[in-house]
Amino acid sequence: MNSFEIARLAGVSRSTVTRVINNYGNVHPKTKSKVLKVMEENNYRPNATAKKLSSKKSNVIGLLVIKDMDKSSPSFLVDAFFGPMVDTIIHTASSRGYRIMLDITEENDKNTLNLFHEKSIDAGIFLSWSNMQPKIKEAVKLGYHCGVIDFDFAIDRDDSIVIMDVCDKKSAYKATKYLIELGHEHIGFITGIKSKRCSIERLKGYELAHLESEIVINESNLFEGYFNEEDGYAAVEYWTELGKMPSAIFAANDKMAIGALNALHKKGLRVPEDVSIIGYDDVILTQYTSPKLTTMKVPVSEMADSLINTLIDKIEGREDVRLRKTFTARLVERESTAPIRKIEKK
Amino acid sequence: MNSFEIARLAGVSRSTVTRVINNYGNVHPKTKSKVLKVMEENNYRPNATAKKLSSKKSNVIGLLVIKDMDKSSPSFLVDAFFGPMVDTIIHTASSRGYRIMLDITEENDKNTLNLFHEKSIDAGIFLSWSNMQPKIKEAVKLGYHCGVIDFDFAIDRDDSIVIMDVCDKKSAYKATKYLIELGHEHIGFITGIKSKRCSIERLKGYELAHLESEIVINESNLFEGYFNEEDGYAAVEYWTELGKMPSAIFAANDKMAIGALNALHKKGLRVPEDVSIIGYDDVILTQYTSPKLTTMKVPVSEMADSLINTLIDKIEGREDVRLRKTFTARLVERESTAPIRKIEKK
DNA sequence: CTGAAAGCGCTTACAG
DNA sequence: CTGAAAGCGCTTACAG
Repeated sequence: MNSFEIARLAGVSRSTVTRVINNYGNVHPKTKSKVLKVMEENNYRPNATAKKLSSKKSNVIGLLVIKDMDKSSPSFLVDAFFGPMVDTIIHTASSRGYRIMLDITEENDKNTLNLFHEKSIDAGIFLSWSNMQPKIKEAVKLGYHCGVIDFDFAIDRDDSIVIMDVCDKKSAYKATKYLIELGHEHIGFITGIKSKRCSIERLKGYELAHLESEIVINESNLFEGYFNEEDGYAAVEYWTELGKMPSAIFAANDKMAIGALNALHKKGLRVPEDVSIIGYDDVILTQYTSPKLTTMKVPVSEMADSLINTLIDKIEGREDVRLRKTFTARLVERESTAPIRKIEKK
Repeated sequence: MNSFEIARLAGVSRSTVTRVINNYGNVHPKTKSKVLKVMEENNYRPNATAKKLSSKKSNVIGLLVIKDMDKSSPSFLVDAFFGPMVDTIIHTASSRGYRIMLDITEENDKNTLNLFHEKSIDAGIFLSWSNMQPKIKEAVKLGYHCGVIDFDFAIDRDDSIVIMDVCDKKSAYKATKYLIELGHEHIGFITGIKSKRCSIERLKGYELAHLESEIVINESNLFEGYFNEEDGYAAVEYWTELGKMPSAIFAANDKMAIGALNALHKKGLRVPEDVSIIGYDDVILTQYTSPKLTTMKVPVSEMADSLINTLIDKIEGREDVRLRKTFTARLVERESTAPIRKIEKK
């Protein structure tokens, strides 16, 4: 059963059937209802592939996931960001009549842009922890709109690229400021990998909050981490040996905060009575530690929602869209932070 | 740039270009290399949509996720099963040259089979906690192969349906047997929702292990749960009030085991010294509780891998494929279980 | 408001 | 081993 058959049965031309299918409007009501009836009776559904070929529009958006070579974990979806992000993207896309086609490739894989070359999609979203700028530019050159969550690379502005990013500096500033307002002046900071822009920005935010409150940062308050649980553990051991345990610790991500929490427990220090801890990300686990971890929540779902919506606006030719939006992490106050103890002040 | 252009530039017919593209073999080596060269020079890539339309084969498999109406959570990917499952499916499909098209609908949504009706996919995999049997049958009637992970519904055998399931009875039997071998005779069981087949099966496994070891089950050892953390907590309170705390607890899922663990901590009972606990599922969280939770791991990735591979075999016309495979959960021994204390035996 | 014709970019028999 | 023709099932101008 195809549009030709429907046309024949309804006594009209294929053009008219097309008009009815796509609700073009310029069809006589009687003709329209007749065609509709015939389609209904024959349980007819237009062939999406044929439609795509002739109309040059697929209503499919590619989700290009680039596997991280570093991580042995095969499971990108279990990632604190990718899972909720993909989830939101699919939901929102679906509500706007778009389907998602998933493609997984590795960094520097020459097949990354296959979906574009084959013309299987209308636009693409890149999900990756590595720098996708070159690939994105290539896709844009091919004539496509692209979307990306820019966690770390300061991607160039371009009229075809929709970008959502997080202001790490401001977010880290908020976290540090919060601790300072609780009365802490001796705040340990477990940094992220130093080569990453996000780590540098977070450090800047930490510094800014101190500067603003005119608190001098002791060099020994800084401990370089690599985003792993062990690093948080090591930081606490470092401060213990040094005999300079901070009254509050800010970790550049939740995993390290959890590591620090465990180390503190082991040393017999209570959280938050003896030491406050704040993390960054708002991983699910933070709700299951004891005490529950106070952290900075990165609004991944909002970012993903905004990304896909803006991208679709762009595809559909809307002109008044903001191509770039910057988000700030939000403080989620749980149980691991408290005002500095008065006894200490005495 | 299309196949016609390539044909012209290479001085051959479009048929020959098609033969080269698809590696049909019956092409003169010289002709082939010439065509290949022209394609290369022009950075030509066949249009996937056109190919699909003429060949009736898309190399796209639909992943039909059916949202659970019960759960308020928008995030199906964060689910302990769906995340790793989708992940594995995409990876394996990709390695075999298939793409995944994602579609999310709700239960009883009349659009669930759209991807089939539109002929956008070659086959479909259903991911759902509700009974998809009717929808699957409909898709089969439309001429498609389908795949499904059957956690609970005992889906009928059919030559077009690939089914992977878990033997809950055997898995629960293994868990219970393990506790019995540790010397426990007074084993509490927190059941799942009683209307679910998987809950009934798990109860049967629990009973079977007792029967085999000739241990009589005290009726008060059973506590009806609904798969939530609170239920595990309530179970422990129930046994406390009754004054009949089991020496070991088997919870029908990890969430309830965690609830029980928390309740035990609150009551001042030590795990595993006073009470052993074993869960079911192997959720990530089980590795972060203290003590770490012993549990029964459902091999989701293996199941998903087997599912997609078998489905593709079927699509490609292989005849010697096993359409149904049954898996058993595997014991993951961590820290929450121990032999019964000798003092208690005195 | 409606229709006839051409086209989207491939593949599939068929013939040689 | 190769080519000419027809076809997949739609949509897009164009003409009326």
